[in-house]
Amino acid sequence: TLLIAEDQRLFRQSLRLLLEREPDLRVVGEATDGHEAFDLAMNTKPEMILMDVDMPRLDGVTATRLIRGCLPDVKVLMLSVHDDDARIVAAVQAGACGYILKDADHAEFLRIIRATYRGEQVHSPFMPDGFARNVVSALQEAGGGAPVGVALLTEREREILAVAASGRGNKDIADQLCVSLDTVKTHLHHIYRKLGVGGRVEAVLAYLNSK
Amino acid sequence: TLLIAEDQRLFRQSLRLLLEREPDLRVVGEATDGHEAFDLAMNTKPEMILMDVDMPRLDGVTATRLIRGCLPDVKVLMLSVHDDDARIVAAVQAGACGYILKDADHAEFLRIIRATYRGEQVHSPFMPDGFARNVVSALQEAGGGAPVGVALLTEREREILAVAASGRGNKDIADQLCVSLDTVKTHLHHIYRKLGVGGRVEAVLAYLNSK
DNA sequence: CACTCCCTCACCCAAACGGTGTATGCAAAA
DNA sequence: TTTTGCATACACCGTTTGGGTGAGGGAGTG
Repeated sequence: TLLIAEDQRLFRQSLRLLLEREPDLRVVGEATDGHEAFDLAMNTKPEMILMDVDMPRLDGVTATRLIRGCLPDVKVLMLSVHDDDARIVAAVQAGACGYILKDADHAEFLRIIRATYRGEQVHSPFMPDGFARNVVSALQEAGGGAPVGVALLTEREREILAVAASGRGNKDIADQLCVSLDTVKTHLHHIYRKLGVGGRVEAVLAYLNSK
Repeated sequence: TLLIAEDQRLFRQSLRLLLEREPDLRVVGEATDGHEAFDLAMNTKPEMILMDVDMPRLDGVTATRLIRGCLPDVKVLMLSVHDDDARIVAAVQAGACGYILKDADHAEFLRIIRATYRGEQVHSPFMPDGFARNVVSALQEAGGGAPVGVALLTEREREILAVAASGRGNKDIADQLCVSLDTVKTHLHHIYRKLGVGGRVEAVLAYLNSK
């Protein structure tokens, strides 16, 4: 039994259609925001919830946290168009079992739902690069600590970020680590994505915050 | 009686010539680095020391701190080409009585030396804008705390920096504080100068450090 | 072997940033 | 009153970052 929490009506309804074509799946409710999702979850006690991260009134991550607090056995699969790892991290910390990008293939989508139901830990293969491959495992081994994000970075990326956090510019970083300027930019590019931040200062802030 | 501590030979010697033309001034020694300055100060016990901030082995600020620790009555005037306030702050905290930029006029230079000797608290008028006008006073009223620099900023500048320190870009800052983008840039420019930092990240670091 | 991850580098383009100069209005201090 | 400091704003210019894309090589793994 499934509960769908998604604010975009068209997407929500087509999702329901897709799921109801499958004999082994049954949609027991639709919510349009986090509060509704919480209420419906309490009433219908579904086995699994498909939860959008971006919803009005109450976002999916927070709703997941609330729901999991009351119904520890419910499996939550996050849905999002975003591919930044910070959201994934937050979702997993909030108790989500998996994460699916909205542009996933139908078949893949159903596969993940069933795999998650069986208790397998899966993720959407539509992640950029190799992001989020180890996110879930990395996260739960890191415990539920607040320091989100930086743990996802590779050695090299942390190195880059550390130098950046000392105030140096890209050119300085490149010189100090003996790589090209472009390489530094690429690493920083990855760092921003992984941390889900908008720029250098935010990344530095996240880094300092996690130390 | 004066002691000169300055690593550039030419400048040091011409300085001595300039000083010795004045009947009321007497140069009792020349040091080329901080260590030498300390040793010479101990031996000659001058009434005043002209101390360059940039010197090999031991910088002028540190040397000043050491010397003032042993000879509390000696007056130290810092010499520097730099016009960033952070250095001035550090110098004053280390016990300097004043600060003169190296491109000061001869007459002004002598005037400051004599005024400092009389115990007046003066500063080089060759400061950029109005910087460092209140530095000395602001500093000693702020005590000898480590949090250097941010205390020099105006209300508005601290406001700007605070927003910048949250990771926002200049455009965001402008919107939030309801001023133009250029104004934000101007403020940031002043902030960098006052803090003696090279850029945004460093400024944010200094800000966070002072909180 | 095929696949993934990581590091590396490159090129392009747009946006943001940093530095400098200039100017106005205002309030406080000399 | 003249000067000084502050906040504001605008312009010009060059440099730096950011974002996107592609691509190659080495290490590890199923």
